[in-house]
This record gives sequence, structure tokens and C-alpha cells, in this order.
Amino acid sequence: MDVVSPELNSLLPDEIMDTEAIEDVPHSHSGTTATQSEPSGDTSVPMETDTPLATENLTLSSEATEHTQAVSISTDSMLSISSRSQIPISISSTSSPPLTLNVTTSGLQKLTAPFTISPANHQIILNKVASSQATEAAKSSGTPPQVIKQEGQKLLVTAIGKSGQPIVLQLPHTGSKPGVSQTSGDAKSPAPQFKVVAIGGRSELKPLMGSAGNQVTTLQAQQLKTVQIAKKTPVSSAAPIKFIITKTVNSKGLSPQASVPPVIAGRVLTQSSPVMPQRTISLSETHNTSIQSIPGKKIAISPLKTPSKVTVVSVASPTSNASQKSVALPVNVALGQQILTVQQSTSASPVKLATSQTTAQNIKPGQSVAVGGVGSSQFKTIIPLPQPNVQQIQVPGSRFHYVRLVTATTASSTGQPSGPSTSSIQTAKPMVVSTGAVRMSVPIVPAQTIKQVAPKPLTSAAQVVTTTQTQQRLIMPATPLPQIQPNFTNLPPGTVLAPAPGGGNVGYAVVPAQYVTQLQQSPFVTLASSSGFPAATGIQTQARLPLNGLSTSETTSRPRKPCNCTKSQCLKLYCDCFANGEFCNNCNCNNCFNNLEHETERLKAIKTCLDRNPEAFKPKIGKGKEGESDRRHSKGCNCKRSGCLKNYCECYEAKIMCSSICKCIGCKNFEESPERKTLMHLADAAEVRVQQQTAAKTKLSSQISDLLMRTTPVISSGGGRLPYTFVTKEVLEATCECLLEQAKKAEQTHQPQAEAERMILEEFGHCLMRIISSAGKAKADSASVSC
DNA sequence: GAGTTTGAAACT
DNA sequence: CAGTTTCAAACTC
Repeated sequence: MDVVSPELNSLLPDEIMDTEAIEDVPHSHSGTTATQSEPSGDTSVPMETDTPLATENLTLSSEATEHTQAVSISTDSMLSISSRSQIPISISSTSSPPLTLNVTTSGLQKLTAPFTISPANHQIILNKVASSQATEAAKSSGTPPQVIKQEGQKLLVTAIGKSGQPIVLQLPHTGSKPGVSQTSGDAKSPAPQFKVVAIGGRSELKPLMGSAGNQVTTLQAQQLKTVQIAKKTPVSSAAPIKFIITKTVNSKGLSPQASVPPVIAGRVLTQSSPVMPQRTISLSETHNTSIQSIPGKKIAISPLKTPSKVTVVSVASPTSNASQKSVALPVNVALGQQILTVQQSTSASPVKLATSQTTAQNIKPGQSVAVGGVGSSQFKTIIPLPQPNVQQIQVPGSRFHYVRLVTATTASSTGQPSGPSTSSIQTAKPMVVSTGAVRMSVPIVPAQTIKQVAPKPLTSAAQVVTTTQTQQRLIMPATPLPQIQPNFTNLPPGTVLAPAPGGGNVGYAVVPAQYVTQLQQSPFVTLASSSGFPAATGIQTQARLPLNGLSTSETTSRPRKPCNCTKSQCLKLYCDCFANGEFCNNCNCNNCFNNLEHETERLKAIKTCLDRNPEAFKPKIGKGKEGESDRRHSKGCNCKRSGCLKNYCECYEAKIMCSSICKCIGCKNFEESPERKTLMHLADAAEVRVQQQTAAKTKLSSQISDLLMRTTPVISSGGGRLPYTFVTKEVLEATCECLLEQAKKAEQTHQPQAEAERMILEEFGHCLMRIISSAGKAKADSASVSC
């Protein structure tokens, strides 16, 4: 099942955690945006809303490089969003009435005619993306607002024009506010309405005022790519459906974009982004009420250490028990990261978007689909969940699966929003997912991406998930966490947050991807609320995170070292597994508590570490000051005897040189250090030798295989040996004896030489015939046996 | 594989 | 914040 077209992943920005950048964006989003990342002591759960409302609000906000951008969302309602450098936007909905909106915009952000309206299936197609010419044509100057009305459906297109300017497609809502509990009025509203607001360009994401109370969260000082989708899916099929898609793309090197004016009441007010490459946004939605109605179903995706392409998805649908929701977001994809399924994307053609649309509709309950990837890679996972109450999301590249643990069978009303606030979705329970910088590997790409996803559940309250690069790890409990409220911004992956006592039975578990893989492999494994986490014994993960200072490809290319902890219970930073936010798996540790079986202890340990050092789980290798190396140890080393030329030194281990903040003594790990150069030389030489040896082994093995294939031919059809293979040594000797015997016979009978030769040849012929006969018989026998 | 060295983490 | 202890990885033999 393809949720997102393959090319989408290729557009994902290769991102890395930038410690400094993280510092620059210190959780500011909480104050100005609706993300509400800061967990409050309020009993209202800022995470999710279980209130039954057929409204979903998805907000994606991502900071992406201008070259690679992709956002995909897939929910149980079959909503997938993909964004590319090109901007074909396609939205398909199979809900009743099925409604399809295809929008293609170029970098110039122009929506081009023709519009195709199919009354039969209630489809509105804007500027099909089938041909690239259409996209090119879209680059023309702005077009006047267009309004399409067709049987209660309205499509208002405004703010189309200049390059880099936002595209807004609005289908004015009839009046019901998303985020507010569905009323009969909503159900009565006959016309599905779509509101699509695409803000292109590299402007910073600005708050948007949704007409129906939906707003796009704001990320400050971030290069953002934001897609917000507010979908209102009423219980009634005829209920209005609303989409709000906001896309903001920033690219480094470009001048700051003008602030984006608010979008009010289905109107597009702003446009920005002077220069904007073509992007493609694909929205695929399937309105399947049966699927959408999932009480208490929640999915949380939290990015972890992996750089920045953050994926946060929260989905809650209260009305039905039937199915689960699957949300997949391509997040930051690091090279070589663990994936469950890999598909290669060979093309980035916008045409493929259609594939994603159709496939997205095939998402089945109980399956999770994760799509993501870097470059041509695409990761897709379909995971049959062992239990209906477990939802998991794989974030490609993040190496972690986020499993929503839901034990409650009924929707919970806990965690109601504390009240209207600056949040774009006032009625929503904000779910904040932060991606704190956690021991990142060496940034492969300096760009950072922030994606905000504010899925609006089918409940009355909107659900907001916000992710910022400043917070890379976030586990969002659906309920307050009075006991343990670690710094969400630094919460390491693998953390399972227990629900508050009596506060509900839902919780989130951030589970390393491999753990989920194990779950898949073991049908008997079940997940429940954190309180009774019945994780199978020994279930641990081998999910690995990039080691500090090592590129993702480096780290992923080799397995993580198992720890050998004996006294720390793997719950202190001594343990590399724990420090890297991983569960122990296949380790040699004793009395290990770094697993799901000891989630409580683990949580406490995490909290302790964070209390001691809020940066404990942030990457140690970050960006250096201006003029210094791009990478440096955040704290610096303190080596005294190793000369910083052994792996004792964290700088050296990270393959970076010591910096001014290091307090090492006798440091030899600097640029001009002859010792360092020598070591590097030796290391390089050793690496070359290893590569050569590997290549030689591979070649030799191949040669041997070829030789074996040639020397031991096999009859493929019958599985028997070729006739001449029956000429064994014994056969050959027997044949020779027969020939000699024939020669003796001719000699004894005084036959002339010619006759003797004839007799010998005749005997030889007989021998061959017998050999052939035997071979044929053996073949027949073999065939009969095989049959 | 056992023992030593090392420096980060934890502790006081 | 500094000094000390603990710890596990890195290293040596």
C-alpha cells in the first residue's frame, strides 16, 4: 500500500540535527504558536482529544531545504500529503461523496485551469498534474480568484499569482467549526467543503487564521514547510469536509519572506516566497467513516534523534471501534536507517502522485504505513498490528516506531484544552511532539526540517501535534503525567510514558523500529497501557541511532555495539544504549532495565538524567562557532592522558578535532598535529586494506561459484545430471578395460589392424551407449522421485 | 579473555 | 563548581 508516492521521499530534505540551530530556536514555538509544546501541569491533556468529533485537523510543519521536501500524512481516513519541489497538489477523497481535488501549482504558485468537475462523483479537479506542461503553464502570472460551485460544493481559489506565492484553494465551510463538537448542523451540511491553503515560498511559517477556527501553528525563525490539513469528517457522509493545507517553504540562502497574512474565513490573504521552486503537494484522502471512526485511537509519531525531519502525527477518532488509523509521515530520513520495507523510487515524476492517492485509499485498519526516505529511497511499511489497540507509526529515518498504546475502549474526554489560546486550534487538545536534539550523528545535510502535524481528530476537539527541531524527542501522553513529566524536549526515544493514574488508559510508547519489527514477527506480543506493559520478555530493540560524530550512513552500516553494563542497569548514561535512546538488544548487560519491561524505571532514569542535565540526550556533536569546524563537541573533552588520539576521547571518536572548548591536556587532536595525521593515514590505509580484502573475497567467491557452476552442470529441467557427468572415473576405467579387452580379443584372433580398430571403436560405441542409457535412466528416476 | 587504562558520568 | 568515585568502553597483553 502506497501512501505516498515514491518521489516524495526523494524530496525529503536530508537533515541533521544542528545543535546550534537548536539553541537558536529554543522552544519558542510554545509561546507563539498553537503547538503548546510545553507540558503544563494542567490536568487537561495537551496531547490528544478523544472527544467524539468527526473532525480532523492535521498540521504539518516542516523545515526543509529547498531541494528536498516531502510531507506525507496518512491517516485512517486515508489522508496523505506529499509535498515536493514541484507543486502538483492532488487531493483525493473517497468519502461520500467522494471528492477529489487536484491542484497543481508551480513554483510560481499559480493554479491553472481547467477545472474539472465531475458531478457524478463530486470531484473537483484543478489543473491535473498529468502533464508537466500544465505545471509550466501554471507558472504564468496570477489568476483572479475563481469560484466553483457545484451542487453545494464550493471551490474558491484566490491568491494565485506570483511565483513563490501561496496557493489557496478554498471551499468555504458552511459554518460548523472544526474543532467543535459535531452538531447536527454539520451533519446536515450537504456540501463537502475543502479549504486548501498553500503558502509557497520560503517564508517563515506564520500563523494563519483558519476560517473555521482552524489555524496553522506557527514556527518561528524556522525555515518551514508547513502543511496543515483540517479535515472535518462529520459522522454523516453528507457532512462538510474541510481541508486546510498550508505550506510554507523556506530555503536557506533566500531572503526572509514576508510574513504570511492570515487566512480568514476561507480567504487567502497572503502570498510570499519570491523564489520558489516547483513543489508538489499531494493530498490523498479517503473518507471512510468506518475507518475514521475509531474511538480512542491515537497515533503519535515522534521524531527522535534523527535529524530533523520530524514526523509527528496524532490521530484520534472516537466514533468507532472498528479500525485503526495509520499515519505515516516521511520524516527525516537518514541514510541506512532501519526500515522495515524498502522500495526504491526511481522517478520523481509528479504523475506518480496518482499512485499514492489510489494506494492510500487502500489502507486497511490495523495496518501502519510508513513512507519516507531519502533520495530515491522510500520506506513503506505495512504492519499488521497484533491488537486493535495498538497503533504504530514508523518514521522512516528515525529508526523508531511510535506506538500508541490504547487500552481504553471508549473515548476519553480527559485532557480537554485548557481554553482558547494562541493556538490555532483552540478547541483542540494540543499534542506536542518535540524533537530534541539527541545525540545526533554527523549532520549529513545542514538543512533542518520542521514538520508540524496537527491532525484534527474526528472528535470535537482538534488534535494538534507540533514538532520542532528544537525538540527532537517527544513522547506525548494522552493523559497528564503527574508523576513523571520529563522534559519532553529531551526525552529520548524508546521512552514510554505511562498514563496518569486514573487519567486514562492511553499512552504513547516510542518504540524503536526494530522493536516494532519484533512485534510484527511475534503475533503473541501485545502492547497495552504502560502500566501493564506486557512486552514480551526479551523484547528489545536493536534500533540504533547514529553515533555521535558519525554520519548516519556510517552508523547504520554497522551494527550497534552491544553494551556490557553490569552495575548501571543500563539506566545511566554510562550505557551507550541508554544514552542513545535505545533499548538494549542482544547486549551483554546484566540486570538490564533498559527495556520495555522496566519502563517505569526507565522513565525515572530518563527523568533523572534530564534533571541533571537537560541536554543529556541531545547530540554531543553539534555545530561549532562561526569560523570553526562545522562539527564540534558540544561540551568538549577532558582528556588528560590519551592525547585525544584514542577513542577514549569523544572528539576523536567522533572523528572531529578538539575545539577551543575542550579542556584536554596534551591534545594532539588538532589539524596540524603530525600524530593525528599519522593516525589518520594509518586508519585510511587500514580501511583501504579492508576494502581490498573484502573486494578480493567477493571476487574469489564469485569465481568459485562460477567454477562450481561450470564443473557441476545440472539439468535444470529435470534436476538431474548431464549425461557426460556420468563418465566418472570408474566408468572411464571400465570403458578403457572394455576397449583393451576388445583389442586383446582382436589380437588373439589375429584380426587385421583395420578390423581391430573397428572392433575397438564398436566397443567404444557400445560403452557410450550404455553410459547414455544409464544417464537417461538416472534422469528418469530422478524426475520420478522429484515428482 | 583477563587485566589495565581512560575519561565521561555520577556523586559528594 | 571542584574533587572524588563509579562505570563501562577502549585498550593492551
